[in-house]
Amino acid sequence: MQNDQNKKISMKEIAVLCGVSVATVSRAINNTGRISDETKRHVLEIIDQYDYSANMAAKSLRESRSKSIGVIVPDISNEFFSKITLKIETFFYEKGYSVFICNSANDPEKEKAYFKSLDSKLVDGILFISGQKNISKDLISRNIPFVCIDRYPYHELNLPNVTCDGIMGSYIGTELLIKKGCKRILTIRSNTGNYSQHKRLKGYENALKDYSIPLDDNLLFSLKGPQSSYIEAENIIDRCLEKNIDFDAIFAFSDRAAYGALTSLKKNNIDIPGKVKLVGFDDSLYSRLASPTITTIRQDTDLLANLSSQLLYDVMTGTKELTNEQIVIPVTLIERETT
Amino acid sequence: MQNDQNKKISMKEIAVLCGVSVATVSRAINNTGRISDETKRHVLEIIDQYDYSANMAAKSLRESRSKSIGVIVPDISNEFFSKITLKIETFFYEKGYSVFICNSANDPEKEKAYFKSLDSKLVDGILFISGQKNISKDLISRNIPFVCIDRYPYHELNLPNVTCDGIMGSYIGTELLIKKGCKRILTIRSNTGNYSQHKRLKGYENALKDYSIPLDDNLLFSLKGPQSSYIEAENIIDRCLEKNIDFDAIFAFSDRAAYGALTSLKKNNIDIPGKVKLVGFDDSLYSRLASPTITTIRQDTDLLANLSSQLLYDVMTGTKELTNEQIVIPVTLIERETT
DNA sequence: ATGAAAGCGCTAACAA
DNA sequence: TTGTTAGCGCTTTCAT
Repeated sequence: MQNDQNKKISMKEIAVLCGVSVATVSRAINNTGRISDETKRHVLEIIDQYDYSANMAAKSLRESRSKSIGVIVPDISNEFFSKITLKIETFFYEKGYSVFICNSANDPEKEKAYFKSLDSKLVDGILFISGQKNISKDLISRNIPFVCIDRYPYHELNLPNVTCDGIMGSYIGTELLIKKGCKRILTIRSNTGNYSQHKRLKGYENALKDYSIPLDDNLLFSLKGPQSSYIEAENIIDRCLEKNIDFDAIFAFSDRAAYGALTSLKKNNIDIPGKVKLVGFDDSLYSRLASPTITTIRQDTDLLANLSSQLLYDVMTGTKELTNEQIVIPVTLIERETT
Repeated sequence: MQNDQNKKISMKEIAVLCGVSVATVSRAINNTGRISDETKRHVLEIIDQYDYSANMAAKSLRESRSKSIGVIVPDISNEFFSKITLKIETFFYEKGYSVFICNSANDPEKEKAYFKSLDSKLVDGILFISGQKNISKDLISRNIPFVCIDRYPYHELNLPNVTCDGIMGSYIGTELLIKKGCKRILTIRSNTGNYSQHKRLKGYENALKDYSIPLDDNLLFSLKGPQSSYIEAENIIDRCLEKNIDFDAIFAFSDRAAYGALTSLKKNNIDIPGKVKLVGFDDSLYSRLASPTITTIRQDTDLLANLSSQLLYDVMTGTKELTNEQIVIPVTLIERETT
């Protein structure tokens, strides 16, 4: 049954319809306390009949919680983030929460504005994938439960955090290349300077060291950022080939960059994996759809999203204390045609 | 400055701090009515100092609106939808609205549940990309402004709707193939039976008719759905080749299916575009990253999202009446290597 | 088991 | 220009 007014039917009206008080209706809905089975059944029947649903604004005002959370991501149109977002949404849907999607576009101002807005809307928690190195402390005004995903930007306070094992990822990628006989492994990393890119370089360095291969700074490249990352990566490899820089492998710390590198190699008729081997990072469409398909390091986005969601949920519901817990998820090597 | 309590500072407290009444504080914030410049300045200063932000639950309750909207999509991890979502988010962020992301997963029950939840949360509008052919009428209880995007599922009521020109898209794709000399054009469409897939078949038929090419039902294939669409498409073409079905082109009504078809053709060493030409639909990564790159029909997701957002916004703000307006956006042919 | 009533934080109508 | 106050729809304490 429908309510043709522009206004939802209220609890008070339901109460009148049932011949009971609003308190009783409330008790019937929320399974809270003393009410006879019969009254309850009757009330719920009427509620169903009139398609009543609570006014969450009123409920939130009263309870100081909103049954919704915020997810802040740098770029929702990026496969990596949209997959994480999907899992988060699914997790919280099942718990009865709605999720606000907040695209920061790597803009600190927008991040800040969103924190304020989410605060204002009384969200019960925030999942935060920051584009920034640091978050200013005053973002967190209320004590909103708060979990960082993938990046770990905040060093003043210790916040709970779930990441993929970037060091291990780049270690096993580098190790694979070394075991296949490569000695001069060129790297391409993003310019964002964020935590995960830093870790990826670390793993590369560790592997070289363990296998006694000297680190050559001339093989370390960074994307500058203004252009699309695969165009930039393509240009980098183009120039390396022009200058006859000696390398027998490329480890790009993102699949997009790997794809760009691959484009350059193909264009210059370099035999892959014969002459140059290639490894990417993420296991995104870029590595899967490329031809040849690109060997990559898979990050388990499902697990990442589920653990983060569960952690936040536990904190929100008081099941768990808010700690500075650091959860690190293992990564997997996916061997494909470029090695 | 920060508030260390778990509770936000309230307007009343701000009022006390300023030595004025809450009404005055409200007026200062909302630029509503009679207040002296000096008082206003002072109030805003204190507000800034204490980092006050309104309790939206209270505000929503009072004003019966929430400054937030809902976006219902079938699959946020799908590039097409995530690009649209990003643009919607950006549009509404600039207008001061937050957006709830609702992933229906093509599940009618979940769609319904989300409608109820959004209704409950007093969203000011809904953008709806349905997976369904029909929406049951009772989804819309309050008169929430409501715009359908891309699909047009609802035939009982006339709702405003923004779509890409699917008929034109498949027409120009088919026409291209015909002009390149193809006469036996195999099609692969999705099984979802949704409106856009239907239109795409229509455009194909129209083009054949205009060029006096007989329609052969044996060249019409549908994806069944359980498996990933590109695996299924690959299987379909595999079987066609086994059975020696005669065709000189494939028009897949999605890039994913086109990618699957391409995989089969390559595997079977069919010369592309020499022996068989291929066209996809969407201009997604699948067509751009494939090798050879796939000719496709580009849907302008930015325009789609912006027009829908603007339309919804105009209705929400009362700038525009809610009509059954049908906006159709032109599509573009992107020629690549498979033709 | 049920009802009456206070109050969550805000806006707006009315008074001063 | 500013203050007082009612009331938005709900939960919850306290009576009954």
